[in-house]
Amino acid sequence: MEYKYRSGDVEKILGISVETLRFFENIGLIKPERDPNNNYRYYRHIDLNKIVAYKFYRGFEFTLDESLDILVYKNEEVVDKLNEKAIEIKEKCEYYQNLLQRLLDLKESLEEGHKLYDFKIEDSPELLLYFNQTNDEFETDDIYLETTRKYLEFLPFVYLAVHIPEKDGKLVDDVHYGYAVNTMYTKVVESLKNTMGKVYPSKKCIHTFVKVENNGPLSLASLEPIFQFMEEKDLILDGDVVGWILNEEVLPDDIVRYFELWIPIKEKNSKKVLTP
Amino acid sequence: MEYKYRSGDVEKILGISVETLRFFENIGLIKPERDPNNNYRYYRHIDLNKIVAYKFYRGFEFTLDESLDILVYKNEEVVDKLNEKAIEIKEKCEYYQNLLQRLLDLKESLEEGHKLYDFKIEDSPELLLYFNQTNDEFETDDIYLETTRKYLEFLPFVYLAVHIPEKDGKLVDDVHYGYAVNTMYTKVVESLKNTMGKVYPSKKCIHTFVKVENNGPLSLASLEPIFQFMEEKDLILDGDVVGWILNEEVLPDDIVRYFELWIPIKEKNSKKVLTP
DNA sequence: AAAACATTCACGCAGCGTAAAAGTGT
DNA sequence: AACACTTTTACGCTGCGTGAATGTTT
Repeated sequence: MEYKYRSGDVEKILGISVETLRFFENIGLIKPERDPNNNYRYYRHIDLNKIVAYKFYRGFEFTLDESLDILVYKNEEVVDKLNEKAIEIKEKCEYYQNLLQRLLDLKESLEEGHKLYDFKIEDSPELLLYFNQTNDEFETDDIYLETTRKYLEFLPFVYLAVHIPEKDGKLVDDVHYGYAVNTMYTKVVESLKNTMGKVYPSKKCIHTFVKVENNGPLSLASLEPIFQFMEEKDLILDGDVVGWILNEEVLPDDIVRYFELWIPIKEKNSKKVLTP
Repeated sequence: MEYKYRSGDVEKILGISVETLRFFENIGLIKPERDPNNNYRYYRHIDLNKIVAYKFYRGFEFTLDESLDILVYKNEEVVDKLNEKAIEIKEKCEYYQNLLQRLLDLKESLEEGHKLYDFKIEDSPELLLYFNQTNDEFETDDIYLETTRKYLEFLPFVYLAVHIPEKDGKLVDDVHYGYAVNTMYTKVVESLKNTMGKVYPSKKCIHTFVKVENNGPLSLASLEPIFQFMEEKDLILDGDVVGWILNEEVLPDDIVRYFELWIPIKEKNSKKVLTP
């Protein structure tokens, strides 16, 4: 005689709750007999092993339905399914590695951000940039709408970027907002290549952090200390300023914004821009 | 005058559906003004950017609530949250790498399984083994129940294992079932170390695949070709047979099971077991 | 008057978990 | 009679998406 288990037994043996057992019955994974007297369920050895087999495939992140299917597949079909899943998991691995890098990158910026107006001369990262806001107003042409959506798909790999154009060696008081991606995230950049965005090559820059208080916008006034530094060091502006918002602190009576900025520069006396 | 956007505008600009906008309002992310005449919502520039910021943090797989919190956190608090999340993501990376390995491992076995009764002499993997079923009946002592549950936590890293004990150079007709983990999955093994399971060291084995038809159990009869091979090659049994079920094919009129088996052997004439 | 908006409410998804109410066994 | 066990139904979770019914603007 084969030993029969009741729901409570199975719960104890496999750690599967009786409600989940009912659920598994509904989806057709198991079909326990019923005791005609009291309608109690009787599970058999093979039912328990079927549950374990189901959970085995679920463990590879197959869906419920896929897992049920696989339980009755032939060997070759199972191999096909595993091949598909291997590709998925590989992609997930890569994705999370990139995400980790992105996260650590952001973290570093936020930590560096403590040192406000601490000016470092560094090469800026190579960026893909796209702007869809000028003076707090969104562009609404179809081409912008479409592009914006494409960029937003790739959050958090895109930054909320700012852009201040340069003209005749001075910054224009017109701040653009939009999105930026470091081109190191090649997969993201690949997908965004054929959009309106443009690649901003790495440049010799002042790298700094700026804090804007009183819920104000980023303005040229906030950059005054940077201009002073440039004056002292005989540096002049050599292109558009780019950067991104790092964080907004919402305080009881104020909103404070932190920006990370890259200000391209060259030496005052250099007649030509030297390629580094 | 600040430009105001209606729900449809926001939907177009950000690709966020109006229903989702309502949802974001419910959870307190945004609080658009209402037009007193018709109750229409008016969203502002900052609302749109808040949504983007929210999605930015969601992109790191922070929960809804966490993301909302982070939006008003101070820099240092955000850094703390990012540190926590970095650990999580690192673990996920490792997990998926292991999962991929496990999956490819299983796939290889299934593919090899085509070659039934193709005998290879190989060193078996080092395994952590635990058995909770003898003759189709589960052990029900508390210690077994607890251990079983611990092992099942680690599906699909554990196999559904079989075990046939050896006695006086012959196999006992008593098949045990339970679970096995390759010790290469160190994290899993670490967690299972202090259980009833035992480490089975790598041994010189016949590595083969066995097909059992007619919905039958794995029995010594199914192993007959293996015994013949051993006879021919002057090999004798050198320990318990271990293995696992690879797949069950459910056919219209039959159930076919595939097993992967490791049969430890030594040469007939060797008086002593030589350490390899 | 038709089309294109806007509003609200209600229900859906996966994969179970949790709680409640009522019957059965010992 | 107490208590453990079983049964069922129904609703919860995340993070929105989908659809219907109704009202407003152009």
